[in-house]
Amino acid sequence: MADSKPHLICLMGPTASGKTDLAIELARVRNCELVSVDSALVYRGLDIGSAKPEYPHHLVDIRDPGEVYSAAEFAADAHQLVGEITARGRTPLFVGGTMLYFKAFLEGLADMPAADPEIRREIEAEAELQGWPSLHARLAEVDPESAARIHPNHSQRLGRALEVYRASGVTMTEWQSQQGSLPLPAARYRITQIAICPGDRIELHRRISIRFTQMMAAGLLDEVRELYVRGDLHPDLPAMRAVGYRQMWQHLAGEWSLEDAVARAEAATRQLAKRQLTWLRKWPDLNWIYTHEEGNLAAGRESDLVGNGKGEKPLQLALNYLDKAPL
RNA sequence: GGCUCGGUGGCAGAGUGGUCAUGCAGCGGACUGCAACUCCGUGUACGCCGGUUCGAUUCCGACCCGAGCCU
Repeated sequence: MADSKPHLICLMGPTASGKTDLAIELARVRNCELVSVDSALVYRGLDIGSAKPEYPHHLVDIRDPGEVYSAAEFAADAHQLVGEITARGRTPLFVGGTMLYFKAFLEGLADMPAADPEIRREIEAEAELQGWPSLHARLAEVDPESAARIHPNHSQRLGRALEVYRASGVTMTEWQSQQGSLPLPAARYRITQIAICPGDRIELHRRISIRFTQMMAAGLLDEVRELYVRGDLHPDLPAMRAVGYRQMWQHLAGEWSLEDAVARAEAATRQLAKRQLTWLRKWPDLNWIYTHEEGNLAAGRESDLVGNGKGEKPLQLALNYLDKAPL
């Protein structure tokens, strides 16, 4: 009975791990449609720095950089897409590194009020005057459980908890105790989750560095300059906070030399990868592909990747995981 | 050769006779509508040798190294 469910594949991994190439290979042999799980790929005009793939993916280029996308929108979009893709007789393959999006989709989200720019502005203005710890104290009065979970300095999560309460009169804790309205994918699909990552941190860092150098050579600075000169964008937008874009923006704004901006961008990428790995380490039901490179290191070609110490190609390892009995 | 200034953790950079700089990076972690975000945690560092002292990264002396100046 479990076997009669349509297959749904999730492919995760830190940035620069070779996810996209593996996903494309899998799509070709397994009749998949790719769904991007990436908070930067959604934005038009973020191409070089987001390593936007040539191969078609859903949920790519669906927003202007001046707009905001969110985990909740992703969960809803993803939900709709799986239905459409399986109806076409194809297999949805979710690939990306935005772990909150994966979580929102796979585990569901409570039906809390959406972000409210008005309330958000209010809260930020108050924080400006009184400091976040003072808002934390106020949250503790209405929603002590959330307050206990959230550090007084954690502006974003604190702001969100207050926003939810002000918008609905119901605490975040109460909302979270209720099941969301979208059915969980696990109820309808046979899910295989695969993670791909270099087995060695040094190698991951080297891949990151090589890739960023390639992005610069491909004209990342010009790409960011085009966004910079538009005039309607600003550095607090999610799109402009993306790794690489933020640092190049700051260079264009005269804050850093190009050399410093590049160094900081690479560091930010390493930090991103580290945070992604923190999610992955505790992620349930993951099938791991640990890669290492053979041959031409400088080229950083995915085709040279082999995995799990047995000299097998990531594609073969992934296919093994897809074909084995469900967990 | 002489004089001056300086040698602090991977880097930058304060400081002090006796629990602590700090920032960045790195590492670990958290994270239910901005998540490529945001936040938390994490280092017996004081060039070397000897002296003074109850105690020296801090004071004294020699030496080594670097920068500058002088003959």
